[in-house]
Amino acid sequence: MKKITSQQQRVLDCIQIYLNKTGFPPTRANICKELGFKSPNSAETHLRALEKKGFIAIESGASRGISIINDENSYGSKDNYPVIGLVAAGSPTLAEENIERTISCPKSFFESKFDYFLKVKGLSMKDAGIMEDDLIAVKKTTDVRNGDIIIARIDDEVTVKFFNRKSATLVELEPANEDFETIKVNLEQDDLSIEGKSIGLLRRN
Amino acid sequence: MKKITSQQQRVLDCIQIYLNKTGFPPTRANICKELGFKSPNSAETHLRALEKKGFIAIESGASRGISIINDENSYGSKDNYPVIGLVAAGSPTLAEENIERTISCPKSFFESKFDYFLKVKGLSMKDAGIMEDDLIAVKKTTDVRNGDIIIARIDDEVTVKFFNRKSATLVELEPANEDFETIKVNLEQDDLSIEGKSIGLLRRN
DNA sequence: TATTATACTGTATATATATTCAGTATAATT
DNA sequence: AATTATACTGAATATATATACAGTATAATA
Repeated sequence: MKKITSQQQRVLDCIQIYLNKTGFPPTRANICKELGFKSPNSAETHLRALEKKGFIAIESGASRGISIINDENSYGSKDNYPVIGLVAAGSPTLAEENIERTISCPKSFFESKFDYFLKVKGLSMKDAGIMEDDLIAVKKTTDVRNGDIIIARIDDEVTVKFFNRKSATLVELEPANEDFETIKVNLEQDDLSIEGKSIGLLRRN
Repeated sequence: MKKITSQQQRVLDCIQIYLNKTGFPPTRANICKELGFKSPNSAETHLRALEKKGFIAIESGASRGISIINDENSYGSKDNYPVIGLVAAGSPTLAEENIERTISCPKSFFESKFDYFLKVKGLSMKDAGIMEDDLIAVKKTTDVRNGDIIIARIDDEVTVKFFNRKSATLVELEPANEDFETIKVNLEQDDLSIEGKSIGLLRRN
């Protein structure tokens, strides 16, 4: 994050205060009124500078299209986590276009950091207490151990299962539901890509 | 707060999702695009209805001047919620001295407000996806309906079960585990006090 | 020394947006 | 039976707003 000038800080503060007060971002004219500028272009140039430095994002053409970009790792800070839909079978999945919404949640909410929420389809993990439409907090990693609940992709299909490495070439993906069968992956033949693992769960009744 | 229709709920959800995604409220046209309306007036009338019912506020003349009115000052504000341990049998419970810790979490984290987290002991609700040590978000209320997951106290023992009112005098508390038996409460004889109901769940692996 | 960033005023304008008006139709109240 | 609320389409319009363009001036940078 680049340096910010005092005037740019005033403009940034003004945006935040306006947001807290009204629930929506200010117009250029609003900023001018708040800070005493006489030309809307004064606000405009400050906004462009803030955008260039990465403090805000500006949606081109949209009125009040200003959004404040949260700084990364400030302790106790909140962040917006995307909720990604898990399509049951043969699916694109985990792509940006599958973001249904975002959830604001403290960064230290689960024991370790995570990257997104995955909305569960199906009941293949029901005996592990994972039900339809539950939101799994997923940490992107390939460092998984036996017994971990992992999010894996096999042939463009995404699935949530227990990870169980049987041998150097055999990995079993075990469901937690006797109606489903264990998926045996021979690493020499089949393609297994591990998206990450579950580090928590959120359910909203 | 007055009643809301399903379409009005869709519009309200749309506003919240748009806010989460972009950081600023939608225009009438945005709402139309999201929900498939063909006239901006469709959005307009829904917005006016939502305003009249007190769900949103509309700043006259301002573009994107929509703000969602939350019961409290919940948007963006965090709060600390106590985690209370549920002791399996014969117990004081739910008293202040049973607070194990607190969890910082946004007020608007679950669909409705809640009062504390209850740490679950036992597996009597496992088929409902509630496992040992899960944290149930509990809303203190006595307004419960059949099918709700409730937190009840019978003779100083606290339990989590499905609520099922059979008749004026009979309430059944049903577990979600065939190894457990339904608790039948005769309201004329036994004392049943309803602590609240579950409105969400949090699991930290 | 030339260039770029900062920090403004002032004017102009295309367009993004709220908002009104005119309809149609069904369901819920009174 | 009359009224009100819900749920829309479609068109029109005043205005709210982003944004470009033309300047002025100072400080920082290369």
